[in-house]
Amino acid sequence: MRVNNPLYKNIGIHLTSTIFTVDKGVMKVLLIKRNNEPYLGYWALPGGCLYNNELVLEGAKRELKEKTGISDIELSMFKVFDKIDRSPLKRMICLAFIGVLDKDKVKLLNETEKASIINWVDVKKVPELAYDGNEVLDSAINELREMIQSTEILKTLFPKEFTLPELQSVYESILNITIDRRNFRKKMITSGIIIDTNKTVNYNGKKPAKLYIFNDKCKIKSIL
Amino acid sequence: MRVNNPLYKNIGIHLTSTIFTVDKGVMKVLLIKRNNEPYLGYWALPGGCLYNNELVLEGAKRELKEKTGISDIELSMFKVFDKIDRSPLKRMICLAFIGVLDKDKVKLLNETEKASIINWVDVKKVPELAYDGNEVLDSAINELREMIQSTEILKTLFPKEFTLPELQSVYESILNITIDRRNFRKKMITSGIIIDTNKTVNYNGKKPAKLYIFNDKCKIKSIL
DNA sequence: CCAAAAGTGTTGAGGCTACACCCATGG
DNA sequence: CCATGGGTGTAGCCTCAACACTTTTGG
Repeated sequence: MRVNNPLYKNIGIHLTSTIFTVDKGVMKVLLIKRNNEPYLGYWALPGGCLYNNELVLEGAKRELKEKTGISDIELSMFKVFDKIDRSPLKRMICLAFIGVLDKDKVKLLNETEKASIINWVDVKKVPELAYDGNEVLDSAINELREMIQSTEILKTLFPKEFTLPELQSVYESILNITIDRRNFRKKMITSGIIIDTNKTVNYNGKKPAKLYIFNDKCKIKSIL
Repeated sequence: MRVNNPLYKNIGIHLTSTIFTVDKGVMKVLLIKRNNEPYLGYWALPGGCLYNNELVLEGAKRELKEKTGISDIELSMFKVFDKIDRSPLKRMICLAFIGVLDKDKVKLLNETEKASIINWVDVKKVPELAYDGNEVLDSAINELREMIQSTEILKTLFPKEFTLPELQSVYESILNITIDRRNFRKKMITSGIIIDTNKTVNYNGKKPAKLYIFNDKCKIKSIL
């Protein structure tokens, strides 16, 4: 960040995004490798500074797009990080956002001014991050676990058709639990949030699985 | 706020507190009447600007104390308000905090530089507030309803002994519902979050009520 | 025909709601 | 002695968790 950029004048607000996806049942987070000081060479959560003339949500989306190429994503703010010395340059207050997406539906940038490499990293294998990134990530994972109760983020991960085993594996990987197949199916169907499409798909060469879609008319508070 | 105060340099962060109490079963919020422009004469939520050298939580507590005299209160941030023009003076981003207290245990200031009158106001009778105060308050009431699920704020409202009818009336006024007396009692006792002190008290000249205290070893997620 | 994943129903336990009567007190 | 609010128990319902076998497919 160039401190003298007039758009940054009088602001020390940083916007950080933790973007999750589920890749073959494994929860992953989007990281970029820094090629600038400070923290040159460290992995970092994507983010940047708010402009005077934009809303924080707009700023978070703009930075995410500039740094990673991702657009059309729903972000929600979940926490503020305000340690006095969290950034070595000046007092910065960090607003942390969370988002989820289907990794097969986005195209990531190859090179940007700030980041040389962009990658999905297994949340259980995340290295030491730039700034207070690990602390932000830990909070985001907790937030994700709470968000999944509302089923809204599931609609994002599965914008179209999906099978119940797929859906179950997302629950299991986010919540780090195992769920009985029969009870899971029962809860999903009786709650009314999914609709049988009467189609099937064969992902793995075994018995085909039924395809479902989410029922948009139905917002459930707590499934599990 | 004096814009040239060096402590405010490069910051446009405003801290607003919504402080709730329950007064005879009625949920009330703490408001102050402004005696400065802008919004001279309007009721407002207490708050002020963050200093460069303090954490946001510290700043919120400092402002609350300066404006109302309240100290020793637990505040938690619940939302950010960032409309570009929400303050007429400059771009201000508002971090909104929520807190609860026992109104009989605090002494409010009579006069301050900023506020001529401080008062507890029935949340159902709140007038038009300064800035985007009404929007902040509405969000805070929703937040309060979610917070009460954790029972932690109840420990704040009842730091010492309390009767079950008192506790029930707080639930009923915050959630705006009525609860069966027997079932409420059963849930509270079997959940283990309250402890019978074997003392009684007579608040209303009728049958004396048993006194309970909260069990600090017990944190419950959802009671009702 | 066999391995691997998907689909299906029942039962028992515990928690929730609904509901009516007795008790202690002050006036 | 009566009006008022506080305290107590039970029965039915529903939800949830536990659990095993059959079906479909590709190789």
